[in-house]
Amino acid sequence: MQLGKGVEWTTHICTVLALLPEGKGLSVDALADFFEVPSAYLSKQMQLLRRAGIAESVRGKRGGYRLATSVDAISLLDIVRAIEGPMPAFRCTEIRRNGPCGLKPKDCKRPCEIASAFAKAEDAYRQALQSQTLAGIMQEAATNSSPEHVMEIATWVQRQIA
Amino acid sequence: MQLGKGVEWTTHICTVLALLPEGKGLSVDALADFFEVPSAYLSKQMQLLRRAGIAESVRGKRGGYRLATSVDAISLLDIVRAIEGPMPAFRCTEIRRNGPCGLKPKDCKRPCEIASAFAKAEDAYRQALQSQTLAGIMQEAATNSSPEHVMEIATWVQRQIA
DNA sequence: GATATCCAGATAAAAAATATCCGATTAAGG
DNA sequence: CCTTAATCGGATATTTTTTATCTGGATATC
Repeated sequence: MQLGKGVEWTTHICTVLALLPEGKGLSVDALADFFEVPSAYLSKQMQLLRRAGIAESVRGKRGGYRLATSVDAISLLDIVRAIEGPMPAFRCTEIRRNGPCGLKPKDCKRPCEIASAFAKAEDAYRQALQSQTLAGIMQEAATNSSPEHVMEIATWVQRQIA
Repeated sequence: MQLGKGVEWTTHICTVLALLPEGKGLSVDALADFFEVPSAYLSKQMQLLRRAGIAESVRGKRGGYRLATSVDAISLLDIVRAIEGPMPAFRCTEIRRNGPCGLKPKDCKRPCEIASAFAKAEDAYRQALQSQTLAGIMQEAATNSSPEHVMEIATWVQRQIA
């Protein structure tokens, strides 16, 4: 059970996009260089962010990506759902209907207890993701990292949009 | 992000093994027939259960699998860990070290804030799994299902060990 | 000794994740 | 108007993971 690399990539990228001044954007190539990830594939992940309403894109020369909303309105759950889709981790294939003692469809109106139990756990997971916003993560990062490094990144961003 | 089929299979199977009288076991073939899942592959999953200490096996004729402990000592987390292994869903590849603003290893002693945030969510997931035991699930199932179906399964188990 | 069973390792097939490429569109700037 | 830089969507290729099977060996029962 693993999350795609896109989740890691785009979460980090959102923390960079958050540093952009109003009206500016960063190209996929610039972002791919910044994190040394494959540009063409990252492009796909960014499109997923856009479709989910987390980022917005501007086409054409001097275009690029930027955040669509404020960092305190973007939770980790938003990002995971954008990249991974809405499917639950536990896949119930209704094997209770199989075999010599299989249940008939009419006796399967309520979900089976095992599927429900896993669904409960996934709800806890989602809630934990939802309660953590980009804003919170960036604040933690700011207090943990050196002022030099923060400056380094800000300078890089400035250079890109100059 | 998906759990393997083995998680669904073996969880259901544990609820059947729990019905066995002391000292008896069920063969992989019988279990595979019961749920109509591929026998050879199920065999692998059952071996994982055994190595995790959830089930124990008896070789030779009239051998098979049975639970190694009581149902209230087996949590869903135990089963997931047995089948899926201990790896976290979020894979931190330390991309903060990459690119023009990459951090040096000495500045990465504490885990990055993003990885920590996902780890928190996974902790919530694991705890929710751990708090749900086979005993609890079976009790729910017993109250939700018809007495006829319970009897049907009990009869099938009896026939297998006869 | 014949049979039924688990076990470990090797291998194969199918599915999913990862990655790349290309043609179309769109906007900026000379 | 033309060139350049950028996203977009679709098609395709590669790699990895999951799913599944096979085979030979060990072991216990009858």
